Amino acid sequence: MNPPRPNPFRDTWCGAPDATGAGKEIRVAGWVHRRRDHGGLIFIDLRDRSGILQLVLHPDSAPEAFAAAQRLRAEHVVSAAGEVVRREAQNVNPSLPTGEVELAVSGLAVLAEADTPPFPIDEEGPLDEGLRLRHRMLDLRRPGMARAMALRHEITAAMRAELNGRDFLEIETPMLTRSTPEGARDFLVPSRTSHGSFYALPQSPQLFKQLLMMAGFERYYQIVRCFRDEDPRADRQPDFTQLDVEMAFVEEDDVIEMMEVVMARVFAVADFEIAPPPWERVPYDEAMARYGTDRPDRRFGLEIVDLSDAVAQSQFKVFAGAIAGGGVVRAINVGRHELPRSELDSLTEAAQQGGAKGLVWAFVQDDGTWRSPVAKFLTEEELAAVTQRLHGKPGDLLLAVADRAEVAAPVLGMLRLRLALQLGLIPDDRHDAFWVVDFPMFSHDEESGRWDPLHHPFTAPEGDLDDPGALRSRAYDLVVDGWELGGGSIRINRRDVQERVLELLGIGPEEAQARFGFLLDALRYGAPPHGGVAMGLDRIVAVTAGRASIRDVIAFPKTATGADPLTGAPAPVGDDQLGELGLQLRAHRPAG
RNA sequence: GGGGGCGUAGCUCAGUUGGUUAGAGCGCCGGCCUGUCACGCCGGAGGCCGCGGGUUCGAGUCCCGUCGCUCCCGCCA
Repeated sequence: MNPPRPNPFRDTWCGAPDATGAGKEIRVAGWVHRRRDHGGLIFIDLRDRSGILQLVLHPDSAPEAFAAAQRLRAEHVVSAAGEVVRREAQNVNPSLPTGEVELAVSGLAVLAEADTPPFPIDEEGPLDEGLRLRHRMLDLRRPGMARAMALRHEITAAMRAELNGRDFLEIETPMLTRSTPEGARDFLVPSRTSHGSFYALPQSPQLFKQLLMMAGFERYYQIVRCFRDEDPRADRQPDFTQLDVEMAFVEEDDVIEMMEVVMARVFAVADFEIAPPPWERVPYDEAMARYGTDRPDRRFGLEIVDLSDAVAQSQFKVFAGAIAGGGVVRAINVGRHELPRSELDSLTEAAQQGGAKGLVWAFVQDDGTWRSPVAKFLTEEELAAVTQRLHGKPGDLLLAVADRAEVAAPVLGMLRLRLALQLGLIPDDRHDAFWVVDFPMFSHDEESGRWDPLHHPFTAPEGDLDDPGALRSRAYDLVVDGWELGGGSIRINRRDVQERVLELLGIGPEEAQARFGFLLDALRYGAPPHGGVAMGLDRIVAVTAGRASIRDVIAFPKTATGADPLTGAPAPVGDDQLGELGLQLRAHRPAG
């Protein structure tokens, strides 16, 4: 860090002094991290953003400063002047970057006192998250959180540096805009000037960045806040940040390779060890078949194996029946783990909650036979075939699901992940990045009979538009360690194709014109082929920082219920405020 | 909207089968201490057991409701 401009508070960072500075008179300022009062000698660990410096106070050489130090408490804010002195060899603290020296304080000024904090700042132990969020400024003082925020900055800085160097323009798009269909629920902002009308906060700048391509900017990016009014999760917040990128005259390879360059740089600044690009591209169907999810964690095995042909002729009705009904029998080999019956029951219950009718479990025994409730229904040959297909060895636990493929795959994917977490099978020192490609364009909603976009309705399709079920989309997702870090696509740049896709989604010409007229019109005036990607910044920082929740890398996040304990948002507003907006509540709830 | 977990001192937690006066570590306060760096030693204060109701002779413990935090499903790039 550059030294601070000298002023009455300080001229040096706490983290800066080392043996080469011995003898120098310096002044530092910060918070009292810890105090060790030996009666006739006081040590203060002083903390600022740069690190920690030990102050030492002697009663003889600086009686006034010593007296002031006796009254210091944790988190008091002080400025201290003195001489940098080398520590005696036996007093060096190797775990502190400044541990070879200390500041022999001659003058001490208390700039602000602090109440005892509601939780320790100098420890990283577990804390109630509501408490942390209520006192977020204290939580952010904790070194781990401070590091996470600094890492977040380093990552956005790297993104900007890389893209700036590649002729991208950073362009802002509106926050108050119009509802567009990304699929999620919109946050709405009532209009004061037009009662009954609403702005929507953007779920992403999707349409604006496409318009920027049509405007001829060719290479755009933005680190931008997006809003989706859906229930939060560990990896989801109602407002979140993404790196939004769009490029003109490109195909998939152009976008993917560009993003690989950016992300490799991001991983490098984050000291996140991962294989250099190019990263593997895995077809969606293969990801679903092998892992039961489109964002698998591939750092461990337990891959899903299809057993359908091996058991199609079985006398075991659960297996044969599922296959006869157009379904599949699939399984994973959990390995040599002696799970108790209660745990097997709990897995079965989880499988049923996932929509499966049941779960077949079996332990391979020394002679190759099974210890399993269903062993007696299978012939010796079937049993051997299944065991071999799963590479089963004595002691291995096999889990099978017989159902429609759309049920069996995700259920086994869920069990695979759950068991890996439970059994500690996921290495945290190894990382894995790959792209998922060849997505279906639409999924078919059984109930409504409608087609839904898997990505969004502006994604370019590939294939025969008259056969929606077989259409692929020109989309791609980047998956790292089981996190979907981002995704994008080549967009539709032809009006007729866009209209056709909207029609397949049940959006007729009139509605299309009303909602996306501006986009459809723009497509009339020379829209270049274009595509882009959006990377979830919060997730990128969380995964590289080794954090389980994106809340830990957001300065002021919302809770799992979408509230902010710090400000009390969301909060009721008065009738006068509502009146200006032409609004009236249907029922008043007493304000908290 | 649904399911699971948690809620006891400022913090992190323990609390047996429902049984007398609810505990520990850290922190805090006071005293002692000149080389600590999780300083040490001695002493002390600190509790609406989330909240409301119920069962019971008796509830931190059991039941119902409710609120908060969290994980997951639904939902959602």
